[in-house]
Amino acid sequence: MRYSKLFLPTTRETPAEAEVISHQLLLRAGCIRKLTSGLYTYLPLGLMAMQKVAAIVREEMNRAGAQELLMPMVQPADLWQESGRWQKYGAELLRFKDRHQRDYCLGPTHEEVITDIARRELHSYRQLPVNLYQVQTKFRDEIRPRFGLMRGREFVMKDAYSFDVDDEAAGKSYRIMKEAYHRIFQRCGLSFRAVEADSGSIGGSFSHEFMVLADTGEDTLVICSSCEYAANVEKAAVALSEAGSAAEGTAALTRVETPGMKKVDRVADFLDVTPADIIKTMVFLADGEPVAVLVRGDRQVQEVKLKNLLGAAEVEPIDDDTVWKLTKLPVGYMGPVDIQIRLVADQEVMRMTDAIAGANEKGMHLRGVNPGRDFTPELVGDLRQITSEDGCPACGGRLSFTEGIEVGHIFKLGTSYSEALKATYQDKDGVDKPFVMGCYGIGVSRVVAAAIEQNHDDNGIIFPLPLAPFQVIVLNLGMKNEAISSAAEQLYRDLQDRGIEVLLDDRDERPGSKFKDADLIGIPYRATVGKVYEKDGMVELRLRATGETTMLPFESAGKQIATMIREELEQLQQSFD
RNA sequence: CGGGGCGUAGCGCAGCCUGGUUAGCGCGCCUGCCUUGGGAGCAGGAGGUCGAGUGUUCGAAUCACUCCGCCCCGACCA
Repeated sequence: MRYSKLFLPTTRETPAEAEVISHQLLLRAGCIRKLTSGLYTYLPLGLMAMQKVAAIVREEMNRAGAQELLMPMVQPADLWQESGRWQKYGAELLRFKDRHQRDYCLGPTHEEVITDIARRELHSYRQLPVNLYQVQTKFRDEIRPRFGLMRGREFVMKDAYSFDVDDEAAGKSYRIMKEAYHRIFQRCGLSFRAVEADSGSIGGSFSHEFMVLADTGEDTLVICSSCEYAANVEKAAVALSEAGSAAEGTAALTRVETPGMKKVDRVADFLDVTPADIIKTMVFLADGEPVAVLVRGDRQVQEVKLKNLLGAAEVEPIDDDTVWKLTKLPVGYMGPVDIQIRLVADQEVMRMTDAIAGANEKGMHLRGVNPGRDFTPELVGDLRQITSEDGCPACGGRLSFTEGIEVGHIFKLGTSYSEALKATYQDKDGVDKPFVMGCYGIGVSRVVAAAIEQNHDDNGIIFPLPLAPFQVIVLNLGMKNEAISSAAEQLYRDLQDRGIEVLLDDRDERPGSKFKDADLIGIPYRATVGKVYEKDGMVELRLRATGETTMLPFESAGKQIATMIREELEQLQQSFD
């Protein structure tokens, strides 16, 4: 490709709308342009990078035995009513009517449609297992789209669905996908980690997330330093230590004035205790109903765990005014004793003795509060966020925390969709059984953003070679110089003939601009033909990632560059073969 | 949806508080000259319903109200 013919509008300045680096660089490097909030046009360069990801995904999915199909983006409401998600999915599902006033939605995911295909076309255990996937644009009416491609409303996703005869077979399908995902992200040249995850609204029993490690990640991961354990903090179970569990509270319940002490720290200071001696009471809205949640004063409520314990579809924190309106409880002085709303507690709270808690009266706290004696929660469970002081749930080892960007998620779905949609097959004995399903997603467009979050510097993007729109950029620094220009052209053709994806910068620009743009768009290899060629017959090869520079004799430059690229790509592939 | 901020040329911004000629600056763009190894220089030029509407005023980018759009923090997620 010739740069002079390529639609590649780069900018020197960063548009004010972009906050995170991948968004800034995607805009500056002419990869995307915004249409409106959460909706982007992929310009040629951005599309090329995304197609690189998609190609790797397709190769590995096919290798794993999955088959590609393509489902409609518009889906009829009745399918969603059958699965029950028309009610459950919430405002993220964009609904609309056609001219006949029939209800439809824009597909945020395709469990319903694929299950419909399965129930129509798969009838016998002999046909199983089956794994079908697509690469398609999804639409989710996100509450707040942000960060460019990281969280758009429209995004490109690869979604796969497996159908098996039983749990064991489904487990096998799951493991095959997990393996395929490892290969995919490995081949993309990304630093990533698979972690145990909450299965979220899609439902199902078990799941792993694939996280690209980057400082700007939206998720926090805990990783054990001594075993294989890795999990999303939403999921990471807190192991309750046995220490102190035998002690029994003896103090009598007494009231104490704590005027103006709304924060745990201040109450602790005032009463000369530590936050760990205080029971913190917070109110959440679970499917619209207020619920009081207890954790130790120095702990944080993990909302996903709370949601799962309550079996709620939605849990949200509420502001002080709303708490008062709904419950007549004074924020800052709430406590579990004689509370009039639903009460749940973190397991750790039940071990506390002679604790401090709010008195449900402004300016008052209680001393000597003892679980069991003074209050009994409706539910007790692991509700708090894990901390670095907690041991690994698997082996007790030390935990470290890392930020990550979720680019893939695999779920064991079980039979929830197949049962709801009556999708069954006949087993050997002629008995109708629901398919045991799995579903497997990769945010293809998000992978591009994540790759940039992980790989960039002050000068721009540093594409990993497998995702780069072009593998090499050849700079012609002597547009008006016959010898230099023809040498650049010759190198360009030579690389093309060797099957290398090469961009020739043949624009009538000064060298400085060419260097800057080459850096900005992140092409891994840069070959410069200029003065040095004229003088010594040498081409300068520079690696975008390291800045490492070597001089190659013009005659063998094409061959050497092609070889380097081949070797780098092969290395990434071989690391798991 | 709750909280915060912003809308002035393609992009980045000033002007607004304290209303008053022709609305500026940098980058980019066009023409010419010149220059050619890290976003050069000189000269000339094009480009604006100041987000929209209503109001206040002799007079509104500037003040008030309403609406729209966008961005940031929270809940959601590939």
